Amino acid sequence: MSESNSMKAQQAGEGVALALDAFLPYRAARLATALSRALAAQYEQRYDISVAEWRVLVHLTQQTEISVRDIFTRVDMDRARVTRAVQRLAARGYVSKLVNQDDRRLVKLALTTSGTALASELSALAAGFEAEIMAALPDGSRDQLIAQFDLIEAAIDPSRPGSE
Amino acid sequence: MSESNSMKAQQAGEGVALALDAFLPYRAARLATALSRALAAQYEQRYDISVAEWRVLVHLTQQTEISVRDIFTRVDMDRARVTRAVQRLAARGYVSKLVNQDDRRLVKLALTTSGTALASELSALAAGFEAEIMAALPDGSRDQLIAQFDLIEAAIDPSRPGSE
DNA sequence: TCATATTCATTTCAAATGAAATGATTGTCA
DNA sequence: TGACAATCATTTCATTTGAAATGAATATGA
Repeated sequence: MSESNSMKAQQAGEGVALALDAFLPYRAARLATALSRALAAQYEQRYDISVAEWRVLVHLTQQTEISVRDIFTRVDMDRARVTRAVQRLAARGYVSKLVNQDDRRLVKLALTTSGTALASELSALAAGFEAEIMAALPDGSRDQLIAQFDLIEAAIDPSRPGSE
Repeated sequence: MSESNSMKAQQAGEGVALALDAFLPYRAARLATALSRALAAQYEQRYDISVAEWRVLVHLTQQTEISVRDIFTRVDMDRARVTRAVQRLAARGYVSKLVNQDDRRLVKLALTTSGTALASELSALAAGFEAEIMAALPDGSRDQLIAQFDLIEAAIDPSRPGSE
């Protein structure tokens, strides 16, 4: 910390220096991992559930009798990751996996009774976590943030506009 | 799509159903990967640079003569990932790696001439990308978003308040 | 001064990841 | 009808990841 680094720093500068701390893609990544880590810390050991499994569970809370594809297209995970999460959840009796008789390529997923119970606990935990975090921000911040996220995502990939 | 799934859906409901599309940790994760993917698509093949390498490069644009630790504490990557990114950058002549003589445990990183040039190109590319995305939002949205991210991060981890 | 603890960068190793291959099923169209 | 393409879930395999181990250097404190 006692070196003559002023020259080098200057040389690197050149007027381009991107301010990483104010660069949205970087900050979004940092925010996402911070949120994910903090939330996962609340359920990972307590319920032995991974982030991927958590997402599948919560998604099945909203729509059941659904295929692997239905999940990974909406939930931002690739096919393999969803398949694996479902396997672990099924092995532990939280999710049932049947063949869709209308189209036997598809799988028909649903929460079991214990899966429903677990998902309820996790949802409550998650809602509480979010509420606690957002208490530090002005009212309405969350909806405002989500609305801005929608706009940004639409600007990135115009082929995936709203939610449907 | 012709099954009697109304009952099951009802059973799963139970009033808890967390709205994933309005759940901040999930949306932050989705936004982050969308931004990261879209940006990476602009430089990954063209410059053969990974996300981790990109972060190290940009960070060195801001401060040079710096250690591995300086980077991973500020840039939200673990030690191993930074070490590997630096190795690849050094192997390709973008970054120089010397032993800090004041404390020989530390490494002293700096951009080389070609590294500075590359970082400049990448910074310009990144700034352009961000500007293009944010054009879809009202003026001042980016700074507002960053300010909110700061608040959320502070609420998550009070021991890591502002930038320093 | 010497023993012990701490800090750093790197490496090791097991687990997670995801692109592509696979096998099974359904759709298409001549 | 039958050949070929498309779609689905899963598996394979090479790469990436990160927690813990390692080895080197410095700090601490008796």
